[in-house]
Amino acid sequence: MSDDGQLGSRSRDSVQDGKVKSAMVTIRDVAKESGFSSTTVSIVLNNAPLARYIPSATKKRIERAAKRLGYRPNLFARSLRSKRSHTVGVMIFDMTDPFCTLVLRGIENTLYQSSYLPILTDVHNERARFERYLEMLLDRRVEALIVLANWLFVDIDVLADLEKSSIPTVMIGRELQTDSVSSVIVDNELGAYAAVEHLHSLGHRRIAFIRGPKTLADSAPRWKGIRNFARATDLDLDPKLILDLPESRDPISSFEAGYKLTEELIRRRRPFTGLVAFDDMTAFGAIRALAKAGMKVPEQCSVIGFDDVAASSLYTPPLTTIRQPMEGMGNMAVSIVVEGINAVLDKREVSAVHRKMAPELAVRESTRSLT
Amino acid sequence: MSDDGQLGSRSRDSVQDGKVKSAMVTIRDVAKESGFSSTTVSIVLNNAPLARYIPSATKKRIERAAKRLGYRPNLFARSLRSKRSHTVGVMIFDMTDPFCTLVLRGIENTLYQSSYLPILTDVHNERARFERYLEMLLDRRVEALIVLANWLFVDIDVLADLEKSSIPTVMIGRELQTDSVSSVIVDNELGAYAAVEHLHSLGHRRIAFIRGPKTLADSAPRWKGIRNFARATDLDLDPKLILDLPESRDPISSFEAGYKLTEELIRRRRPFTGLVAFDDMTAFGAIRALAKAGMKVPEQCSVIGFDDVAASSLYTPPLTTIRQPMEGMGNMAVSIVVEGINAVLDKREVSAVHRKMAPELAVRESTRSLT
DNA sequence: AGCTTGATTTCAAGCGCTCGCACCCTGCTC
DNA sequence: GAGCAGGGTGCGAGCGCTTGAAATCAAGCT
Repeated sequence: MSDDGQLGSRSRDSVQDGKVKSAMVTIRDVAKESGFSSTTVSIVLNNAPLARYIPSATKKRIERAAKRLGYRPNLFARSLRSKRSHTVGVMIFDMTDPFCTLVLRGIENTLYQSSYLPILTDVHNERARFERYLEMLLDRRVEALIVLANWLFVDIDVLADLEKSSIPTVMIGRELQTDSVSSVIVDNELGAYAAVEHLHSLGHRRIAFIRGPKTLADSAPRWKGIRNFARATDLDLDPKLILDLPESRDPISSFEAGYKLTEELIRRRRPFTGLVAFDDMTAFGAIRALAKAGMKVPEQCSVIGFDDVAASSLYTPPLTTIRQPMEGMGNMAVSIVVEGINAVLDKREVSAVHRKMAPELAVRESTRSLT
Repeated sequence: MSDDGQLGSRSRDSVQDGKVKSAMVTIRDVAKESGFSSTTVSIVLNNAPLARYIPSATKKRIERAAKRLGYRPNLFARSLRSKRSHTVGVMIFDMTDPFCTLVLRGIENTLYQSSYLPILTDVHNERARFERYLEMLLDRRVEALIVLANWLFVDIDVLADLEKSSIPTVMIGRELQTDSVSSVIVDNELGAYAAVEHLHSLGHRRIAFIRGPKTLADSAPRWKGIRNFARATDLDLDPKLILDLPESRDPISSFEAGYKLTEELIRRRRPFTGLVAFDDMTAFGAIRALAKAGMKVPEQCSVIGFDDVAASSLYTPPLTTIRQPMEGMGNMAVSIVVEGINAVLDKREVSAVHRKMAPELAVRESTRSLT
């Protein structure tokens, strides 16, 4: 690239006592410049415990020398010696899931506050890829692992792999009871409860349900929430109005599936005025199917989703849904692992933390009261 | 965490000739075990140039020894010595822009092939954050930089900052003519041309336009493409039907703005049967405004967007739009920087590459021929 | 026999940093 | 005046790896 030139505000090379010194300024240069040993420089610049004993005059001189020379510590050397990478591994099972974006934003933001940097990997829901990436991350000595298992069909061994990594690990989107891996999830049961409750409060009684794929972790608790509500209010759950999404590795697929299942629902000629979809994608598919069949949403049928992905508020009609606090979940995950890292550093024991975060009903225009 | 236990398939510690050896297996252990020097081990395990001279019998023995001990090279040490990080910095100006997801997927995927790992940063469209992150990435000696400047109002100094980083750098989404920073963009002019052309070919003649914010890089070329088409076909561009998005730091804001501007358009009582939106978000906003005003899309008005974000195909109606090959752009960006890295490694000179990728018309259901 | 050649392997010097272990003061106690 | 406490600083040993230079050895050549 530009091999020289007169730019150099970052002073790449500098001529000094006759010979060209390379761009790299080491701690020893700072030592020489400031008149102290590199030990002292290290202590001061890292604000290590021993820095308490160092008079501020000394500190000042060292800091000024460092700045004057434009000293930047070599992180490779630092890491080699200190065995720390200041890096966190983030493994996502499928980045294209719109659910991920905000979680990622949350992770990034909180990590930024703590001066860690994320290494991002996307497992594409493939076991081999998961393993390769996990190995790569461990080789790089990431200090913690955040796993976004949003849409995960992978066998339980994943968990086993993670457990033996022996660094603080948190899994987002999958409930765990392990004592070695933390978890952050939304309270699916509560959320689903709130969803039916909302429709019910609008007067809907004949409600259709599209449940999640059986093998997906979120499916069961959401259904449980619905059953809870039904039991509590004597709402009738008509088996003819309950359908399940098929398994698929692709999170977007639930759109297509939602569409197909809703067509099926309509075909059954069992009237319904409300529909609780497993997630927003499914809801979008359902809305399209309803529109195609000439049933206007929300006039003739109310639809509620789950997640509140970015597209939901932009949809026509804007989708009523159960919001997962995605950004908050990202923040939470980081807090947990950072706490874990600190615990490891001062050799404290911490056991895994399991957080279940409260969802929130976002009422928009895809639901309306039965008139 | 789990401080011991009988797991240990990864053999964390092993007792040998009486004393506990720590989990860390070094190259010297492999040397001892295989009966060769660590130099030879290094050469073999890295398949360095000199490995040509090493008989395969030796290689075998070393490799087996390494496997037997479960040797994993310490990347800190490797990096310190070799000055390589096998890491690429990715800077995104705003992750929440739905445009980013697929580009990121493309980047990740191609990086994976080349065994680089991405460090992800999200600049939040803030100058200070950009600078801090850039510094952090350079401190970590990332070997290249990929900047996703999708929605970028930041001053030109960003470019200057990047130029002096002196590592291979590519900017996605911003046309450049520099010789030090590469770029990958979609051919906006062509895309916009194709958009009007599509409406025109469907018989639309009174077409409204919502242009991008003046300060956004994409705005001008897209408009140029439209003017080109208008000139070529004598299409009349009615100034009353042309509106500009306001500036905003938030990419999602164009939804809201699209909505407002379309209302304004309707208020003007200047009839139009087609609308070319600056991007998909704007189109979504426009569709909602039209729907609210009782104008059905596409029956009474065709709408076309630009980008083809994930939500477009899920929309009601599915949005006709100009697809940016986002994943391909990500791949391309990685190819460019990887080539750049290789060039630096063998001290070749490479100058910046500027790629303009072809967009693609995605016809869906928000446009229809004028009957 | 002496020398070149090329294949195979090793030596040893760090890369730049941190940290355990002294060391050296100064002031004070006994 | 020897001993001691503790603040302030420096020495030097690596962390585990790669690499240029050099050693070793067998074979080939004159």
